Amino acid sequence: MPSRPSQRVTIKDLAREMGVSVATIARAFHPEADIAVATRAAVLRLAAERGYQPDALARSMITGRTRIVGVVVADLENPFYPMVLASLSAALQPAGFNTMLVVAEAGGPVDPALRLLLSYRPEYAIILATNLTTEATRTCAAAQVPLLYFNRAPLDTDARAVVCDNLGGAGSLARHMIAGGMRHPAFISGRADTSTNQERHEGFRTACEAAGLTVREEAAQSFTYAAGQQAARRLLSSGERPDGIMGASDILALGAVDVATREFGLQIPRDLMVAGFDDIPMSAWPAHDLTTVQQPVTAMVERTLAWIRDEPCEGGTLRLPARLIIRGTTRTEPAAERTCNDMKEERA
Amino acid sequence: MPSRPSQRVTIKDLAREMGVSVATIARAFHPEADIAVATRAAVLRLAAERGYQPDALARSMITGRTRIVGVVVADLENPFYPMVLASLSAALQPAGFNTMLVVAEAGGPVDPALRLLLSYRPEYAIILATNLTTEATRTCAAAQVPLLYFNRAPLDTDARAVVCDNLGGAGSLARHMIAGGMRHPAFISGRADTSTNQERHEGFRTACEAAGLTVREEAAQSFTYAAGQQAARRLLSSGERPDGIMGASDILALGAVDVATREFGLQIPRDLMVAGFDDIPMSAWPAHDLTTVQQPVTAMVERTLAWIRDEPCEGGTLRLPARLIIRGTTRTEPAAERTCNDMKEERA
DNA sequence: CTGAAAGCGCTTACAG
DNA sequence: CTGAAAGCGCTTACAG
Repeated sequence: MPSRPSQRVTIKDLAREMGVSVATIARAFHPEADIAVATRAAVLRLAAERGYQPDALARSMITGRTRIVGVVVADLENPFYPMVLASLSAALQPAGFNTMLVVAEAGGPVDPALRLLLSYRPEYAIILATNLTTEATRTCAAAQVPLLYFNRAPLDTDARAVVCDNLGGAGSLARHMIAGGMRHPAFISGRADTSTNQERHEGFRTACEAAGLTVREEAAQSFTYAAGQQAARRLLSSGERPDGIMGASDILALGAVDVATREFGLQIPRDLMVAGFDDIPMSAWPAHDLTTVQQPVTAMVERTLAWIRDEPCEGGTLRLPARLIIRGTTRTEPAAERTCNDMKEERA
Repeated sequence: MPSRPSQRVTIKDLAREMGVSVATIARAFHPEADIAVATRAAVLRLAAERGYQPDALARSMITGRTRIVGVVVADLENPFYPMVLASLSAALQPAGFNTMLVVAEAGGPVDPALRLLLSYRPEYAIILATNLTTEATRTCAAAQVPLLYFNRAPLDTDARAVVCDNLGGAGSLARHMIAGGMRHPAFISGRADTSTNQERHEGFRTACEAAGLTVREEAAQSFTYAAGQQAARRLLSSGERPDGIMGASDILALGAVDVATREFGLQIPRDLMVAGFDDIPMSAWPAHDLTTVQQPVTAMVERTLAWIRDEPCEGGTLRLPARLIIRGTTRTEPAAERTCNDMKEERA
């Protein structure tokens, strides 16, 4: 066994050791290259032995293909994003792409991070985030990196985006809650400058107004559990209490449920219905059992990969259907018609 | 306004346009380089105008510094990891590093992903994960990339690692539960091949045995909510029920609480105490209010950055203290001495 | 099937 | 303070 070299082994080292040109070594690593079967085998054998692996950076410089997909994520605190990140990254890898991740502060400036990211020449950029100005679109355009917004409908119509039908989803949720007897709807907003918030709010409000109901809005300011709690506190301690609350996202709704039951002693869904949007894993936990609108994450990730594969497709926003998931925090029929023994027994 | 070039602008383009050498352009971007103040200003102005930015790949090839930190994460489903990832990435960025993320399947092979990652020549690799063989250590050593295990004590003692005091943390948790009256302890294991699981189990068991108690172990097989539920089902439907359960992680404990209260009608902490480890955000939610052992994530991330800064420090495992967080799922004193009105009122 | 050579976009001694 | 030149580790026409 030879002594381990102190420097990383390069293509030259291998060429020298085998007495062939560097071109031959390079060819062994390209399936489509013209090279003798035996030569390739010998090269690969020695490469494995020496721990040689072509340098992706050097390769990228020539081919112009870095196989890097840059992902900007702004809010890892909201469990929806880790979920998407895991799914996205898992789909990217078999397609031969690596994920370069930049974490931006929620609501903070994304551009410095984006620029740093772009200096690595990602082949594509995906923005997995909340509020972003059109600055990002321009920055990527200048760097000639195709950009996709995920879960955000950008203001610029020529940008590409994959989102779910927030409007329709929130609308069907509203109708479900109205059928359950909601008379005084309220909506807890997260960040007001996000398209998800705006669309969900509008979908909810439009459906409520169609039924003659006025929606009260309470601004939570951020998509966090604590913000949902605070918004619910304000909502429930005011004069006329809502009897149905939609959170702009699950994490807000979960905070609201908590305050309603624990601090205001309300029975859910009897005294108050609560629902969210996203369908994060916690919403399905029996302890929460939150009615929500499910984002079709798998389909959204699939579309993202399709976009990467057939880049030439034109811009625009792709909107996938969302699905209403009815769980225990909303009623199917008005509470007045129910009897008391609907209450869950806590004892075995 | 000049027409936008169809190709990305390079150092040559700028040099040609300004009538200077490429070296001059390059110098403008290096604070320590010898260059006239006026020249630098002019270069930077034109660069901004043309959207020029030095190519990080080309730069990396020469300097040998890619400013990339490769992170392998194996279990984004467990909320502990997104939390760490956000914290780590946020700390890395101001230090001038970008995060290259590889998501490996929990329990799956990590080596192919790691190799791909290494081809980008990260300056450091961080493994944020559960079960990894010493293969990763060898792979990184061959590529000459310093590797750090985060939240995992590697088998090879010469590898570097930052972990928390799982043993001590689990021990103090056990003593707290014993003081609360636990007589029949049980431990829900996640993946048995992880150091976190092994150390927490051992810490819990040792402390229990010191008090003359035998710990029953139930294998959940994975660190997920569903696995925690299933383990609790087996644990509680057997002949002699435990009166205290520690989950190897919060996510397991949360699943166990759920089954205990909802399916077995147990009152927590009166009939059964449950606790976890990690202190993920959900554990602090009032709906869960889970007693747990907090990992010092901030301190762990700080130590990781210190390691990156002063690389020459030798290997070994750095073990940071963990903190017991007592919440509502455990008792401070035995249940027998309590009265019935300790039960929480659910009405206002 | 293989090699010599140019070149990707930069950085960095070395002169001047 | 600036430029010419070598070179980082590869890939890829172009010959042969």
